[in-house]
Amino acid sequence: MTDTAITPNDQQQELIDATEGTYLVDAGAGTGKTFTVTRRYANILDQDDVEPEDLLLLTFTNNAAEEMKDRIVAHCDYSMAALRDAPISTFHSLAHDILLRYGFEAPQILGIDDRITSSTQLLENEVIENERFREFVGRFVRDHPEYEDYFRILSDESSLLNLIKQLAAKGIFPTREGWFRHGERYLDGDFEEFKVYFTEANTANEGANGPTQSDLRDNLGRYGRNKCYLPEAPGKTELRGGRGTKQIDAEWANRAFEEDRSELKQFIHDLYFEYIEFALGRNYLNFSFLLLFAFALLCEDHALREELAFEYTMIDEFQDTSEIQFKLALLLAGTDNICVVGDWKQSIYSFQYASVDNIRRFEERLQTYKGELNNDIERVGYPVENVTEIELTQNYRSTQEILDFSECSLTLPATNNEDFDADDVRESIVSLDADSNNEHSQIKATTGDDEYETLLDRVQEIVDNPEYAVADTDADDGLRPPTYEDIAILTRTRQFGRELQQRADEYGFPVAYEGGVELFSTDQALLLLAWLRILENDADRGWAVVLERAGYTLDEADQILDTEAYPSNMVAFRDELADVETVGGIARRVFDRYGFEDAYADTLVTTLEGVFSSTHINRGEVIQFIERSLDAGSTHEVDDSPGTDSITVQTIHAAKGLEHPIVILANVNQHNFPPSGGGGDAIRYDDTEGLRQTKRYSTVHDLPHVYHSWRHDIRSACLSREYDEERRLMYVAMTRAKDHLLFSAGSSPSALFENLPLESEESVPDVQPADGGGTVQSHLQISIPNREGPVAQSPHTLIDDSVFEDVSDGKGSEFGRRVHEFAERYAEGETVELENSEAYDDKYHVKKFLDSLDGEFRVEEPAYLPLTVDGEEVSISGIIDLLSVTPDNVAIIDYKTDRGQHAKPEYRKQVSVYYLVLSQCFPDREISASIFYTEDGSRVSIDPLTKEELVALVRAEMATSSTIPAG
DNA sequence: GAAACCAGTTTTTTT
DNA sequence: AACTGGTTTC
Repeated sequence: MTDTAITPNDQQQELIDATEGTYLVDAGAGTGKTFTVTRRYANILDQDDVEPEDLLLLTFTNNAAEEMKDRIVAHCDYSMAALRDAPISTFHSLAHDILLRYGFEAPQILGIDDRITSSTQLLENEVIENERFREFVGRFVRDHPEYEDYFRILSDESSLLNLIKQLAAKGIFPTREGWFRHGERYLDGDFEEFKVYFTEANTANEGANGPTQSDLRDNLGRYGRNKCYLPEAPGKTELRGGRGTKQIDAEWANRAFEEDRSELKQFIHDLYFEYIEFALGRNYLNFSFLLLFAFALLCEDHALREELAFEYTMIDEFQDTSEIQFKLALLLAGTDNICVVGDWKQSIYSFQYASVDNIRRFEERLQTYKGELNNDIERVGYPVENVTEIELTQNYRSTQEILDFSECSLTLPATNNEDFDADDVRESIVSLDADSNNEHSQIKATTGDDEYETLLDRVQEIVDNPEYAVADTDADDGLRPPTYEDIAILTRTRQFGRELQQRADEYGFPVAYEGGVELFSTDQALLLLAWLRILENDADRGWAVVLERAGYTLDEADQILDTEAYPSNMVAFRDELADVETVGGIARRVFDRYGFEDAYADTLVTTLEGVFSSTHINRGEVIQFIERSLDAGSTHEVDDSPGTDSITVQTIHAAKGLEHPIVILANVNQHNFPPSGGGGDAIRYDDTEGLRQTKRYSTVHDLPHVYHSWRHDIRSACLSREYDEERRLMYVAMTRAKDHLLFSAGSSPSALFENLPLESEESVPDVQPADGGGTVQSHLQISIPNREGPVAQSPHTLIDDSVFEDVSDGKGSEFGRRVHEFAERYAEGETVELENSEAYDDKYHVKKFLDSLDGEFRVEEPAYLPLTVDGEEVSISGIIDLLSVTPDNVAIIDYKTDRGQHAKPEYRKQVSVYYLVLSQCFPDREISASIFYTEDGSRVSIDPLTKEELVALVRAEMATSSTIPAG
């Protein structure tokens, strides 16, 4: 959005002008929040006595901070250079800056003598931190045998690290002697609050014939099932009463809540405190500790707090802030000129410790936190009683139809038996008004047994369809038919999106998966891992992968592993790798060898170089890191935008802040949205319950055993799971849509889907392969990386398409695809139906031909050929239809469904590429290449071009193309 | 109809 | 660990 020419609306102007005082801004989706915030900033800055350093602007991401700066510079008298050091940053970078400038002694506040230094590292990688934490725990257990039993009840010690981070995010820290300020109070929980939940759950329900049992008694029907409690535990009947009882005795609220937790608290205290010491000893901090120390420092260093005190404080995306960030902001603010901007309806980061009550109960928390911070001396000197609320309700993104419909997501029951009060929520929703008067929105819901196909079918229906016209100011009537690019498919889970992408690829639909990618499960990473294992003498696991990749069959690979007679070119490569000193170097060489010149390979190299920056490399550590990352499914942003007209697939989380003309919210299925399962580990913290353990190790009855906590089982029966955030996720997804909004589910839709105020249609998909998928006939792509910056991929066909225009008449790509698909399935040994099938003659020829071959079949093998053309690294890739592999020979076969053979010179280029690739993979076998014409069943041998001849062709191609970036 | 029981499912990601 | 949906028992 460019904002130079835009005039603020009245609400925006009110906020821009309201520079003095405390403001809570409810800025709904698409209401021009960033625009207004930056204008307000510029407006404050334009006052005579205000300098950039008086004005604090906090954001959630570095990107947001950068964007803010850019837009501010465009609107005030300051240059980018002048604002370079202005406090426009994330909470974390601000905390980092403060610690580096003033905080070397901050650990002293907790009673730790170690210092933060300018060389203290910020440990960003979670996998590495988990590794360090594991190491720490090993040491901790040795030093504290008295806590041994706690580790017996945990399935995974890294859950303790998450607990530590959760406590830190609330401002609960240990000191050498105890807990920082009133942290310990939080650990005890809140019995009064618990009692409310207990009573609520224990109220008898209304039945048709009088009262029925309370939800609590119902939930406790499973009490003790498959559980083993300590002998002190009450029996099921004692707890629930006999048959016909409607409620359980109120006394159980006390008995379930009250237990001696002093040892548990001591354990967590020692673990937490010593981990902070360990981290400082190893000279690192994590993101949580950054905020922890900055907060502690500002609490206790009164002079510093007064020195920093900002005249104006603004916080963007306030719904994403954690409790400690709120408290930190109160200490940073020097006056009550505080402005928080956000939208509680879009708070979807609770798993990252965001607390939605920061914004929903802003005034209440403001006063509570001020009271806490001022309980011994005055730290917050300004009044917090006068908060003005401003609402931005003018929406510049969606139609009114979509805006109105979106609100229903916040009031949908998320499971079939959830009872939540939708009226409460409904009251607090600030409705949005569409800026446009368009009323063209389609809002529909579809189910289908194969949801992937249903979705593709939908996409096919939408593209170019005037019924799904999207707004376009350049079009005559303001609308134009949609293209792939206009469509975004949003999903709750990453897995669904990835599988959808695969299915879409099979049908030739252009799809771009955006957002984090599981980098370490890519082919690139697995091959790198294999070579590292080979270097580390973990030979079998490494060689197996490498040999398979090179095309050896399982039997051949086994043979090679047994005899250790590895192919000589591979051994030579291994020896070459052994001398490389850095991970980055090894990775680059491996990727070069396989012709990986893509964004994944680049990101892998950068990630590994970032993590293992030290010059001398410990390959074992790298292997372990890759294995753990693979295990943890850790994701990385990969800049792999194909830049072509393609459908966007992303998670709802990744879509936050973005907009799309047409949004399809997919995978609204049971177990997926909302996701079921996954309540934390055996030691956990919760605001109501405080610090608890759900299990206990004991040796009563002389039998060592992990017992379940009967108290926990009663408590969890009172506290039902919250689904508010799932509803908000749905809201976020829906408000991304500008023109049309569709929902999709599979065979078992979730309650969120079923409760939508829409009639859903059942779809019987009939998906046709899309054109331009490039899976038929000519498959070659040349990609040319740009030397500057990330790899720019420009697909070009090496084959002159005009040759085919007058050849494939009447038959077309659909015909070719059918025959190719038949050939693939038959070669893979599937049973295929030939009688009465379309393209009978061609299929018959293929079948007969395949029957005549005696090698082992490999179908649809990808081939990559790296070339150097005039110093430029270029790779040509394609898919080989069929390889027939015998111990001595490899035959390349490419099916062609053309009528006539006059395109043969063009095909020669294609199979030559395959020939050269396979010559490298199978140096010891004879390679032959041929084209199989399915029309008449003839096999034509091809005399391949040499590498030099291919290079010349590519050079010519590059010269005639204007879109290839200049080297 | 209410209650009890059984079997099959199963996450999000930035600093 | 929690939720769905189907079946059995009283």
